[in-house]
Amino acid sequence: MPASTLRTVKPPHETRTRILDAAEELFMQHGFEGTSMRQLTAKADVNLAAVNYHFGSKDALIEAVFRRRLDPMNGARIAALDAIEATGRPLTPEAIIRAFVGESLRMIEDAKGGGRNFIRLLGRSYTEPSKPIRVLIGQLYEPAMERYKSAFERALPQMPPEELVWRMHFMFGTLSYTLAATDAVQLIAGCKPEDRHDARLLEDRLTAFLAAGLTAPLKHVVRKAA
Amino acid sequence: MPASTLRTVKPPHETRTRILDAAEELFMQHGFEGTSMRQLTAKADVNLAAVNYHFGSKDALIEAVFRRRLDPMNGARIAALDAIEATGRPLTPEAIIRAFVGESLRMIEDAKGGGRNFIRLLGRSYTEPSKPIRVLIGQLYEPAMERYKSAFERALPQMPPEELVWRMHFMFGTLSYTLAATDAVQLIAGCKPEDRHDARLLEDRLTAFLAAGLTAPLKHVVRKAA
DNA sequence: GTATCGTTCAAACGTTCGTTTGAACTGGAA
DNA sequence: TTCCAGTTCAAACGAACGTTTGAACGATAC
Repeated sequence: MPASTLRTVKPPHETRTRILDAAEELFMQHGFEGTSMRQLTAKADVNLAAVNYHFGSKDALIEAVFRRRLDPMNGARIAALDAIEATGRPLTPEAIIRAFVGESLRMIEDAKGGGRNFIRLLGRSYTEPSKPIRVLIGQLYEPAMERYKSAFERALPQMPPEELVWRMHFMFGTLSYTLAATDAVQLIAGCKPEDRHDARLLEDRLTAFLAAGLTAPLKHVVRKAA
Repeated sequence: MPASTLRTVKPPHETRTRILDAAEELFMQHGFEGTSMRQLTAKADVNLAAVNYHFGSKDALIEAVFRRRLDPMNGARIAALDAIEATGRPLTPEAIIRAFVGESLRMIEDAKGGGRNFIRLLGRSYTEPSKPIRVLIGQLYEPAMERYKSAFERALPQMPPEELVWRMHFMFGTLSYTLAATDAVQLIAGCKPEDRHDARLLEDRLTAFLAAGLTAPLKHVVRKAA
């Protein structure tokens, strides 16, 4: 028997982690349906059957990919808001926005871990055609969403609730699209941003843009009838 | 022979149009890879081989779906800008934004034609994983993009070009996400908008939000170093 | 040693995919 | 009528898909 066929021993959860990491990257590059189990297991360097053994099915793997990162990230979002409130300073709209946006960009900065892959994947998934995936993301976001909505309501007491919902929706879109479209900026100009040290600058740009949009004057409300 | 097997006679391009309409709707609902030729041809009520006969391949069909609507729409965008300039009035940022956004929402309003389906599909496609599709969309958008970029440059002479590119990028994201996520608003609150008579109101809301973001003060520029 | 449990493996399962084929059919020109 | 270009049709193609199977393996407990 050749020595090369020796089975390698792996620490516990090694295989699970390798699969999740590979899935994160491939899903980001080719989408869920565009990524086959054979590509995925080849990249993770595990057996084809490993995904079904450890996760049950491809759909369950997709869910696991989201849960691994989304729960901690939204937990950190809520904690960031709590931390600001704990100082006693008043919550300005800009501070709220920065807390929300910053948590995404923090993940992009750690290029070592797959956080960057996940953030891009996440940006794409907001407009995912598959209904179960959208429902899952909605569930995972709900706690943080409620928390931020009420924070904005307190910071902008004069804003009609319906208008606030729309503006949060716009904010969400801007963030999601910006995260997803690393190369789509070229659509406008040939300027592809260096993503490393630009994360901080991007946070400033995004926050300034979103804070201005969120607090824009309410001139159009008078038209509302229905 | 039963009368029901009679072959129906169709006007020229009937089949092509039926396929394009069905593709628009199914691609919007299930994505490109999630839509099979069998579903598609069944919905269009044409033979399975019809797509390959009329378009050559599934990929060519996808391209045709975009070309049919995108070229006229971006043409209308440029024309809208020309029309404003023809009046001699100065081009304000808000007017430019309204010209761009309005053309998308105009298409949503005609619920009869498949324009609404296409707009949602388009919103999703900006973050499409498939590289050829992103390249195609980039090509189709390029003329309008150049035109609007230079219009903004004239309307905002004090804005650094790099900053303008980013803010246009943010605008694009907001619009794209808003169009794509008809039901994703529920992610924030249980408010699902009535889409018909809200199109005008949505245009006002979007324009106000985007105009404020685009013209936000430039406080963060001082940080820039690289 | 041996029984046990969790894991990995190569091979195969049945299904569905996009595409191709060659014949059948239609409407109009020769 | 005969012919022909354009189109539609049922059937099949090979490839790739997600998943399942049952044996082999390594480590631990008895």
